[in-house]
Amino acid sequence: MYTIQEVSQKVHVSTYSIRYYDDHGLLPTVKRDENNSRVFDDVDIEWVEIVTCLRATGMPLAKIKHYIELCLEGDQTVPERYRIMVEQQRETMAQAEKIQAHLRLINKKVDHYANVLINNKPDTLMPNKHLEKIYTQDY
Amino acid sequence: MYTIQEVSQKVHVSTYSIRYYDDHGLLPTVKRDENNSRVFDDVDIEWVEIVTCLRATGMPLAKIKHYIELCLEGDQTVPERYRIMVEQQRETMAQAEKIQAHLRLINKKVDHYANVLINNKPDTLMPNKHLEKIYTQDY
DNA sequence: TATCCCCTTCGAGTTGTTAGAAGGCAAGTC
DNA sequence: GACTTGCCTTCTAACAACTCGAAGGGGATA
Repeated sequence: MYTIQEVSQKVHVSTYSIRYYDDHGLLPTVKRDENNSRVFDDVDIEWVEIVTCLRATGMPLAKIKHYIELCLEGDQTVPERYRIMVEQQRETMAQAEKIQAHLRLINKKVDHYANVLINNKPDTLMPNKHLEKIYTQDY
Repeated sequence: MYTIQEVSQKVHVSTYSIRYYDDHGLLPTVKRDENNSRVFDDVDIEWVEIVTCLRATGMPLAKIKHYIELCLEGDQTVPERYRIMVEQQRETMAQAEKIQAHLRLINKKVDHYANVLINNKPDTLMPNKHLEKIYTQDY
């Protein structure tokens, strides 16, 4: 049994967000004690982790809610749940690739600035090197 | 020379966002034609790409704006620009790792549902298997 | 009893994006 | 010339997902 604060520290999600998720029906099994305070058990923490995982990989809350409702409905919704997760898997892999592409550009910038700082020899690492007339200053 | 729409298709950013960036000083070299329409060249497109890259890796617009202003100020700001980019590099690598962790959970769910669908034998792939009394249905 | 501390709800603010309305300008067509 | 089409503009509003602060309550401890 955990308080909202303990859950917050455990899963690295703010208490604000956890309350927001609960208020919007994304944590279907959270209980209350005699003072109306939220009481979480390990299953609730797993729900928070699932919501966090899906949110962090770009699923909107409305769709997460739909998925959770399917989970509560029973085995006959497994085919749709499977489709949702496969789609999320595909999109998450695409995201990972995009991040890698962004990281390559950032790496270039870091290398460029490092060069400027070390040898004080600004080399244009910008992609369109033929536009050098325009690149009068390093970015 | 490109219209806002052409830029939008080229860099896969909505015209709404491009206007928003321009209105907030994140595209410092966009020009206007005689009808007050925005005119973009290749340098402007690179600015859009930089903004997109930094946004997609989690940098808030205010910080991106600060970075762009540093770029416009000249060589003496290279040390700070370097620091900013190194920090962004570190955070982006952390993001990539988080995505991979999320992807592992999603993969588990996909495998689980696939198993249920193929052999109709629901195996609990949930982490806390000892809580099986609580897991009366597969998630 | 007073002071903490954590909890609650409610309403408002923030960020970044998306959308729609209302209108200007230019090119083409009847 | 009038009309339509199409792209552009600005402005305002809506939206998602938080984030925060105010106002208040319950319980433990000094």
